[in-house]
Amino acid sequence: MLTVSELSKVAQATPDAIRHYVRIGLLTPSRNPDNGYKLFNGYDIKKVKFICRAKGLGFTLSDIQIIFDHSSAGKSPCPAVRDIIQQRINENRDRLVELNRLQQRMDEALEKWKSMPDGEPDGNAICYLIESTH
Amino acid sequence: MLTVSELSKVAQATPDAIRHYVRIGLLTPSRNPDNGYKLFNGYDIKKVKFICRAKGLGFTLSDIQIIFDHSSAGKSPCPAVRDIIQQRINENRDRLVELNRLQQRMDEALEKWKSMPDGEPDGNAICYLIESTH
DNA sequence: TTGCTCCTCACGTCACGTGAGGTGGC
DNA sequence: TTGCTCCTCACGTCACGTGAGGTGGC
Repeated sequence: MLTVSELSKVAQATPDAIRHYVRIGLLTPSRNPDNGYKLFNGYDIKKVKFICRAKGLGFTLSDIQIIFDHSSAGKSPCPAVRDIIQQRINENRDRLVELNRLQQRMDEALEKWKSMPDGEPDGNAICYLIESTH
Repeated sequence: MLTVSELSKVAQATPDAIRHYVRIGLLTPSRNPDNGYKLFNGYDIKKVKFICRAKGLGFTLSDIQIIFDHSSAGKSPCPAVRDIIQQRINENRDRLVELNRLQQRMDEALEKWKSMPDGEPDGNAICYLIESTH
């Protein structure tokens, strides 16, 4: 049986992350009756490693909870996993498009601003650099 | 003088966004003494439009507060504005790199999983699709 | 009375990080 | 006693969105 810090070292996560997973029910450690310390077993090591890997593939903790639920109910999580990652792929594609556009707007703005002098507040404009963009 | 909903229409923001800007101090409307309703003036229209434009260039509300503070203190916000956008550009570049990598990992995983059969829980793996990735 | 707008809390979002205040074993 | 780890709240992050419960003017 492992404590929070022992598990965090074995499973490559921070102690706070481990505590967070307990708080939201992803992990359900037993307790040391003497002091109330959380006690984790070998399966918890597996679960934390699984969480890290799934997060690296874009799954949210809520997604991971769903996978755990399927698994502990004896059902194959595989179909749900394919559906979820497809959603996350679509979301991420959209976000990438947005962030690429943002990057362009920022680059253009800064480039333009480099050749513009500082404006003193004249009661008319808040910041004419920004207000000059379109 | 305008109410929340009037301002939201003129300035192209939601009423909730307007209320949020008031809550965090970006806007400081006067009040109708009869009913306590917020009352905005022409400068507030300008400020909300400014907020929308600055957000579109990657500035956070906190950044915008700084710009407002400079402006109302009679100092030119322009040097700070150039510094801030440079930071935001760097941050966004890093995020884009990360999200592009994530997209690759996701695409590869899904492609691989398409040719893999569903696994039934065997008490050994939580989800072998995910555990098969590296 | 109905319908619309306004008001102020205050919680939820996402995945933790960070105090605050206290305990247990060496 | 000191130092380390553990504990449980509970708030902060970012920019709002969303009820809950109530008011004001037509």
